[in-house]
Amino acid sequence: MTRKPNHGLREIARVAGVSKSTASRVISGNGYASAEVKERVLQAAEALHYKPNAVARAMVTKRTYNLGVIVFREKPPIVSHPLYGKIIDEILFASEARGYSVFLKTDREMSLRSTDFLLEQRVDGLILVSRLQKNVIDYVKKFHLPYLMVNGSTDDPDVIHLVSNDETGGARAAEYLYGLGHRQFFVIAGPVEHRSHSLRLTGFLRRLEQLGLSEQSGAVRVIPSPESSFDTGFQRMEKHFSDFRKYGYTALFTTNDMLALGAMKLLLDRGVQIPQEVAVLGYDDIELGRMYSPSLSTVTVDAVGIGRDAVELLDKLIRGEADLPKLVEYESYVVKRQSTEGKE
Amino acid sequence: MTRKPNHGLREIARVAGVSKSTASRVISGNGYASAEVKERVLQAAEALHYKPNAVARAMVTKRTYNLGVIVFREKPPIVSHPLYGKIIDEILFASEARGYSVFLKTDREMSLRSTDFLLEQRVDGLILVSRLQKNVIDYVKKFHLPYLMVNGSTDDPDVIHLVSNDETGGARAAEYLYGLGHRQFFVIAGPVEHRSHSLRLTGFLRRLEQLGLSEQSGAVRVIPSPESSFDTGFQRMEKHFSDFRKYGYTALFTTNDMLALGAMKLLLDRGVQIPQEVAVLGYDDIELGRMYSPSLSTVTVDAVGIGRDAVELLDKLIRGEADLPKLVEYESYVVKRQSTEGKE
DNA sequence: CTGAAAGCGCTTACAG
DNA sequence: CTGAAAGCGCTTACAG
Repeated sequence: MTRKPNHGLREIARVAGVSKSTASRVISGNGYASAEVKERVLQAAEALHYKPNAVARAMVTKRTYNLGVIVFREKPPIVSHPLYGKIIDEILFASEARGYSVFLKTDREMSLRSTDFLLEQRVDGLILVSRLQKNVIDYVKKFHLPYLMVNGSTDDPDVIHLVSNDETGGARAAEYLYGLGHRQFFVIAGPVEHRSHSLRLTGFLRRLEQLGLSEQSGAVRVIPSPESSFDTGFQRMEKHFSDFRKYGYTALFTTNDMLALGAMKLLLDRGVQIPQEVAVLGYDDIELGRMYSPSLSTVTVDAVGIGRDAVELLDKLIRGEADLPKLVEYESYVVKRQSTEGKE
Repeated sequence: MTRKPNHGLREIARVAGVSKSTASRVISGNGYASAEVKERVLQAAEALHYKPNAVARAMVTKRTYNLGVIVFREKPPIVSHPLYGKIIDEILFASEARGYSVFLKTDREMSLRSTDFLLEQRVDGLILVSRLQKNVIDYVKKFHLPYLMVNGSTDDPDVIHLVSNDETGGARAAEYLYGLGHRQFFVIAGPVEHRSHSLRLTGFLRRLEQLGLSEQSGAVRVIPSPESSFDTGFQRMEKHFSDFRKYGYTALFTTNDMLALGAMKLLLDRGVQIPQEVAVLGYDDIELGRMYSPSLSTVTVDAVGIGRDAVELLDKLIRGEADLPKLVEYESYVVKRQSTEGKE
């Protein structure tokens, strides 16, 4: 494809009657230039539709002002994932505000492919979203590139990560439902390998135990679920529906909203009254929940804070600031809606 | 921030005992090299953790293998927008498959800012998502950069755009509801400035007219809506609820799913039976719809096809292929679910 | 305040 | 098959 020749600095320097160095100084805003020269250069740039070449600049400054964001997920909803999407929106927004552009990559096979690409692109830093294997972290470390993790799990003490305080959130969920008078709990718990799911469950169960309710006593039934999707929630509920009704559980807690919505849909399809017969409480505070009928009560995840701070922290890392926290935790709060409290 | 010195080609050439030129040839895979030399170079690269510098390469080849995607939207849900998110997921996937990385930008003010950034980054091509002002198009044109538009509207005959066949989709919606026996239609129509909303409405009304039903005869009532969000759908329905019930409309069609969901939620909150009393039909086929209770009948938008083809077409444009279509249309089909047909 | 020169890390004709 | 050289479009000390 033939393109209109992109006039470079040399050309505008020629037109303005100055040297490349001087033209560079006024275009980049670094260094001195007399008002009169400045004027001439700017005019030439304007006239020639000059666009600075960021690639060339990056080559010499060793700074691209580009960030890489990689979302590790096996299944298709990636950017359009209701929670990750919110976080990514915020990352884009915060990056823009700080002058960074972002490369967005997804990785379905937890491979090193996307990471390699971004390394070659010489991004200034990396944001890794969702769970990821240790090999990815080790790989990134090897290249001494600033990076951090969002909403993922790792036992590597070196890596900076931003997460919700899921255990406390789980406890708040238990407390809230208990306060509403519930004593028989049904729980659908997402994959234990995933930090957030397992901590939410732990927090929930622990608090109930403090309140005198346990699995052993039959007051709590936990159904493990290998995935955390809507369909899985639906299927889990379908499979255990008769037990569910038989033992008179009055509250359903799930470790995320998608599971809750799936399970709730099954219940609604079967004509169960929510919340009159069963109260339902999710976790994540995704948009869908608010829109559902009945609207879904949930526990918040501060997607805005996480996205915003991820960029801020990474920026500090890039600029070489020391003493950055390794772990940033966000508080989770119960949002009361129709699925637990009825009509608003 | 001090980084481990990134060994360049020169260094690995030195270690392998060959010239930079030769090292370049084996690393890039372009040009000859004896098996023995190849071996030595590759080993040196391995040993020194060599990562080719894509920035330097781009500078000389004038090809970045980067694509820019800009989503023009005023309000926050951008990447996390249920329809755009799906399209973007697909764009990312298709780009990856063709060896492109993508810069994702959002633009809330319909400004030239994001476009400028990407121009400076020397992306190989641009995908513009959603409606956008003429000035943006004119601006991009000026720089002779390959670009195309997705899901937007323009009367500029030069610009390649990929859209749904919304008019036919609207007609199919009308036909479907009519076939179900409905004769009194209530319609909530999104912003007329937006191509898809206006065409869907046109197609819907036109088909009904052919079937003998019109606004004048009182068989169809159209409520215009300045926005196309869930909340707006809810509010529109709320405002017109008494009329809605009074005149016995049995079918509600909206020009997208979000409006449908909002309106449906209001109806459900008010105890209206769906679909027994009112059938509801949306448009877009977003995930939420299938998850809702009752699940929302809708008309499809081929997000997968649009995203995939956008990248394919742009790739062809970049490679200078001629005779590319200016307009690619995707068929829309009715998806029958509970909100029109009851329990599955 | 301004210019000449070197260099960022590659690729690509061109000789050999 | 391999190497020397030029050059991509900038920035940045360094002189002046």
